[in-house]
Amino acid sequence: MAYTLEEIAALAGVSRSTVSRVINDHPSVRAEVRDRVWQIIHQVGYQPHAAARSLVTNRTQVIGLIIPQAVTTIFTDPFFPLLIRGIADACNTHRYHLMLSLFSSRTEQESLYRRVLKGGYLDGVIVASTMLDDPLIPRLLQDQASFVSVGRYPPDERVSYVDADNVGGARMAVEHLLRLGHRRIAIVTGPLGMMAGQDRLEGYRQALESRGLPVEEALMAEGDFTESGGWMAMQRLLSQKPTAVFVASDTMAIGAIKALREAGLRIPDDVAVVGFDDLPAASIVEPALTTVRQPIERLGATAVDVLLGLVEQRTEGPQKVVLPTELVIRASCGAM
Amino acid sequence: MAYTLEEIAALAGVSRSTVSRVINDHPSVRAEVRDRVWQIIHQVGYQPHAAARSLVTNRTQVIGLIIPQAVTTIFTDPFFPLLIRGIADACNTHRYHLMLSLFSSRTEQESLYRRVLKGGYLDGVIVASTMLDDPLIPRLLQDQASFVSVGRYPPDERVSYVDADNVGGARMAVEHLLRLGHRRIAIVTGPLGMMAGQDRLEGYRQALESRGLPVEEALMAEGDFTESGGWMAMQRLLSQKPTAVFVASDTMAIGAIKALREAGLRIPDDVAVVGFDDLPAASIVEPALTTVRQPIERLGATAVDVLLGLVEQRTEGPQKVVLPTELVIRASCGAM
DNA sequence: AACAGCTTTGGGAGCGCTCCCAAAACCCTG
DNA sequence: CAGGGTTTTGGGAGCGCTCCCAAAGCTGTT
Repeated sequence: MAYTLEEIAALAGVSRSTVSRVINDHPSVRAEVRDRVWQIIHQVGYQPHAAARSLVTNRTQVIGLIIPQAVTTIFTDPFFPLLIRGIADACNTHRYHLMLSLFSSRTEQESLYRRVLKGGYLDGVIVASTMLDDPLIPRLLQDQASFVSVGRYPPDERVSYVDADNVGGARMAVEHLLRLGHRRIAIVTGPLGMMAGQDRLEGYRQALESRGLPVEEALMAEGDFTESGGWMAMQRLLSQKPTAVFVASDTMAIGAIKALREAGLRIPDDVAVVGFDDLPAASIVEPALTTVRQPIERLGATAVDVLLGLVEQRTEGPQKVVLPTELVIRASCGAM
Repeated sequence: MAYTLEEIAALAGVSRSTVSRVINDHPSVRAEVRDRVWQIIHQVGYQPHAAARSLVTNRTQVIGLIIPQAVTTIFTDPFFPLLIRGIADACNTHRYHLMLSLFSSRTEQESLYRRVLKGGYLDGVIVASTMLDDPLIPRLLQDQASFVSVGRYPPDERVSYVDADNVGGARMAVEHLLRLGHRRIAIVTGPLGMMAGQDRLEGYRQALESRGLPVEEALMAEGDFTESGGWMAMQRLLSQKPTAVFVASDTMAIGAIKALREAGLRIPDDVAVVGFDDLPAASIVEPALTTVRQPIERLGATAVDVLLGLVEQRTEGPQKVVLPTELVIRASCGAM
């Protein structure tokens, strides 16, 4: 059985309260006493009981990462491991713990939500890439939970979020293709039910419009952020004979490249390709992928920072952070 | 502020104890009372306070997934997302929660270990793919924690584990190459500090030895389960002119294929390649990868089952589960 | 109507901690 | 060295729950 405060106190010849003060770094403890208590704590490997502490402080030092239903299907996208790593590292440095909830069905989502959120397990929540129609965010708002969305959420003003500059990144990508002389630029979008999908499409639009070029429906195909989704979307675009294609994620870009190759087209000679994400795979693939880098790990770390600011009431109100994206030029666009 | 038991009791016109009994499904409550209490619970959305409950039951309904230091570097390998998904799903069905700890440095590991394990946050722990010399497992043993290793751990009898049949799988893979007539079969191993690395090498050995073939050091190169590691290892093997190579993970196989291609070799015509894992990418890659399928998600789910058996004292002693692997024949071995 | 033997209910104690208040110990200053 | 102020310490109360024991409410029998 583990030690309790009272036992440590007895060993140190002081009271429970004094030991508590030592642990919580309360200043009014004589240095000599403090040292003696710490020594005993280390000696016996005492660690305060988290639940007992939570019960009175109403804080758990645990934050949740919720990845809803739809997304678990694309969980194999390296985006998530990187995001999780960013989040986990930040948690470690802030001495918080991370609870991971993957919702794989809507019913499950409901029961899990209740148990986790209402059970008082968490001090705050990070939600990753929800669909715009997911009931999760409205629910969190209603319950007045501390939370941050990874990915912006225009439907409601009050939502704090951290996001990459998807619009700007996409615009850079397409402007780059325009600069290279392309005029028939197709796009494989992400799921348009996700903000990142919409935003990257918006960037594409802006780039074309700023040059006074038409935005043709026929040059747009919706993907789902998976490789096979990219393949299928590209398949549909083939008949339009684009000279370049902007694919809204690297994973999809790899699928798109496959579709192009199968159609006997060379990259970048026949069709230039630009991706989005700058996943590790992007630089390894053949030809190396020109892509838009978004700082995925930093996105996660920033989400933690913002969340803890809210949780610990160091900051207030909706916090909205947009991290810059950056064009990484490699071989697939034909500029090298 | 959330409701408490006492408040629900007042609303239902019964005592705290009765509500507690209702929630915990204790039989001795009149049906009529039970229904009335449940109705109120649902109506107000009451959820018992997890910390308060833990404090008295000494159970948290939370299990930890610990992925130690070395491994975080290869966290982008789709193996982990799949494992995590299997674990998370199983947690959901068992109404447990999952706490994720990524240890990124040894110092961090120490402090985290103390806070998480000793703090009483967890009912049990799953450790994923530790290095054989990682101090984590000995430590868990010493602390008498309930835990399961994903990956077997021969150094200590007492460790419960869940693993895929790495030896058998690797042997099948190499036997397949032998059956196709290859005699100069190289191997790109995983890190030999990991059991999976050693076991897959052992399977390779067994296959060769059962045919009375020599096992040549020169045909072996150690990789690290990353793509670039596979590339480098293959690079080193090139001079040996193998006619086939067994690569101990699909991710490395992709790197190895790249190295072979860069050397002007065709796959499978000049060199046959067999991987291990059957990641989603294996079937998408060109040529599609012959590989050994291991049921990654099931590995995770089984780990949860075993762990909860131990935690809830339904089973005893070290549990050792080995799940079968299966050869998936595609194009890269030249058999199709 | 009284009682035994059951089912059902209520309330006290306590899990290990923090927080608060009051008591004890110490430190000046005159 | 008394007295006031400050620092340091101890112990009670209480967080929201479960568990236990005893009391209350039933049932059926004599």
